Amino acid sequence: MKYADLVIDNRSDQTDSLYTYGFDDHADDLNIKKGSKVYVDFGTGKNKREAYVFDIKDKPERQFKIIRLIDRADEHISLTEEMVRTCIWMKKRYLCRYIDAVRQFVPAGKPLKKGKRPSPFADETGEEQMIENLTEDQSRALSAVRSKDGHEIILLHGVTGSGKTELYMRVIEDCLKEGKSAVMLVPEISLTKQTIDRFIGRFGAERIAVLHSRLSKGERYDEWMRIRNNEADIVIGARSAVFAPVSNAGVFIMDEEHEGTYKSEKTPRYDTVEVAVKRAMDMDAKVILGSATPSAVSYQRSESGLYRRIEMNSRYNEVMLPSVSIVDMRRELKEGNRSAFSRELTQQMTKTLEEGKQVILFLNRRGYSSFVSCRDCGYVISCPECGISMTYHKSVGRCVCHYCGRSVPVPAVCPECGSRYIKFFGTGTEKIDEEVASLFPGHKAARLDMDTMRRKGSLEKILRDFGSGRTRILTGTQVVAKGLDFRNVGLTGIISADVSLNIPDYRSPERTFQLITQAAGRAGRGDERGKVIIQTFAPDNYAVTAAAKHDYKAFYRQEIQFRRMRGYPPFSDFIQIIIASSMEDTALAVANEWERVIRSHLGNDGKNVLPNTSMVSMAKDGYKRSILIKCPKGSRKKYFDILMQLKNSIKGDKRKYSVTVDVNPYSMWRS
DNA sequence: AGCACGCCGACT
DNA sequence: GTCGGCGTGCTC
Repeated sequence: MKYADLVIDNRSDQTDSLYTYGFDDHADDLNIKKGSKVYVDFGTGKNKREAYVFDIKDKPERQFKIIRLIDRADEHISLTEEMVRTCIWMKKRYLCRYIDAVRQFVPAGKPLKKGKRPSPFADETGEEQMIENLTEDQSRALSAVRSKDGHEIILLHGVTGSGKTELYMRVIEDCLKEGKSAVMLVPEISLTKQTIDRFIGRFGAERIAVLHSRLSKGERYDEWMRIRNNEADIVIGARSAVFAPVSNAGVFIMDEEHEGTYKSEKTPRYDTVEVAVKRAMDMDAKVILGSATPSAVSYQRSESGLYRRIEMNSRYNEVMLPSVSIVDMRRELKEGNRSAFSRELTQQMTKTLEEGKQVILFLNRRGYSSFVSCRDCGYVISCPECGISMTYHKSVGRCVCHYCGRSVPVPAVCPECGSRYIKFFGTGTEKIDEEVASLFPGHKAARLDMDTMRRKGSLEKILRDFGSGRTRILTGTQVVAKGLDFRNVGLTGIISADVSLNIPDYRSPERTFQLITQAAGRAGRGDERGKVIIQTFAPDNYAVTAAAKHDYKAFYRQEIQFRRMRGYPPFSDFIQIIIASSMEDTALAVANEWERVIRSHLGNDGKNVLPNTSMVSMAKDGYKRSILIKCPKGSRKKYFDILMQLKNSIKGDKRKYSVTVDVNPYSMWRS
């Protein structure tokens, strides 16, 4: 008889520990190893429960009243030992349950019934790729990557158009030659169809697996199996693909490593970079983080020597970077121009259109007006559930909450004071698009944002019309800044750099720099040099000025100084604790207790606990409170031990509430 | 999370 | 009498 410590597939804090079961290690119909998926009786339940073997031992840890036996093992699904180790690490790092971590690794569904499709992309052949000659930069970067064997983390800082994808493919080729697999992560699968086609053209569809959240459960299962059985050795996917069941990967590549989509917003709230690094270390694989605008955290690590930095500074076809001018909107206002379009932007748009070229306008805010407010008492229409101000959408004639999607009609009179003086403030893409139509009636305009993308196939149509030149002016949010590659764009106008700059988050300058750089990269991709206009009320802000000069290092120097001074990441981790309960007083009481206990445990570091002043009421999960803790670099263990202990104490608490921990949350709004 | 136990009110 | 509501407590 041998003994196995199991994680039971029971989504409860109460049962989040290892349970010891026995099994006959001589039975030849029962193949149980570390990582095996098994079925067992648990508690009083009469159905067999799914469980995963996390450890195997000759003797049980301690004496139990009874030790039950493992019923059977699942012959299809199992974890590798590396996955088990990564799950244990995730529980500690993200304070999640074992089972939350395990579920990232195993497919939920059943196989697709029949017609074993090799891949969801099997019907596509892709373009047979010519093997390109590498530029000098690319070959230098490639030999740099090759110069060291085994695990290391490389930050690939390559300007837009320097040919990072070709480099990725070469590195993957190297891996395949060594009989290893490769994982290639992209921020958003929907915008990377071209990339996938390129990979299929180069490597063939049979050996590529694509993983992302929009696959059906069956498709996901089949792709998972192809990887687990080593039929596919290249995995392309969004963040969840970092958990791909590869057993011998040579490289984990993360394209656009700075993108926020790499941070999970639901339990377990993992950071894809961290998981990739953890897994790669275990497999002795490389991690390549690619970006034209690396996060300050990553760049700092490349300065400190934790990452090795490789740079690619020249653009592929030697096209000059666009010329950028900053327009001071304070001055526009002073001189009587109250519109969202500065005189320079209007002039340049006219000129560009006359030359037969196209214009992209970027504004990081959808809707028509950003908020609706009463002029008499100042009341702002906000979401009854989320407490966040609502955005007016003219097309539907309602105020929409951008947090939860609820909408309400625009009230005729102020619900607070009864005044009829309700006004719209701020500008979104919907309004810009409308104003473009009246300013440039002779030119066809279109809008691209989450609202216009919602209709299926509309993204393709909008892009096709712009690509063919049917539309001359394209107004949009982030999506237009991302990967669009159109040759005839002469001008990019950034309507307001202030939108991202004024979000109350320490990463606002970083995001602004990234957005401007990306948006600017849309201009002048053909033969001629493009032009970019940045409109802002903060023309001297370092994120704006550095982006205008295409100077990443200038931005980084200022940014890291600011982070160091304030003790923000990478000099600390932010830990957000969300306490939710259906009872308002329970949420409050628990939050206060946690705050007090954490403070007292931290002693002199108690100042790093920010008070839980906020209450966000949510419809689904009741009342939420959050505690924010700044954990200085080097103190991680101390802080996490305290939190771990507190989380364990929940098990004995009779009150009904839940506690979620988010390490370095993507958004830190606390209204 | 499940599932059983157990103690109360409402109905054949 | 007994069916069923959901509070309570436990799971190797």
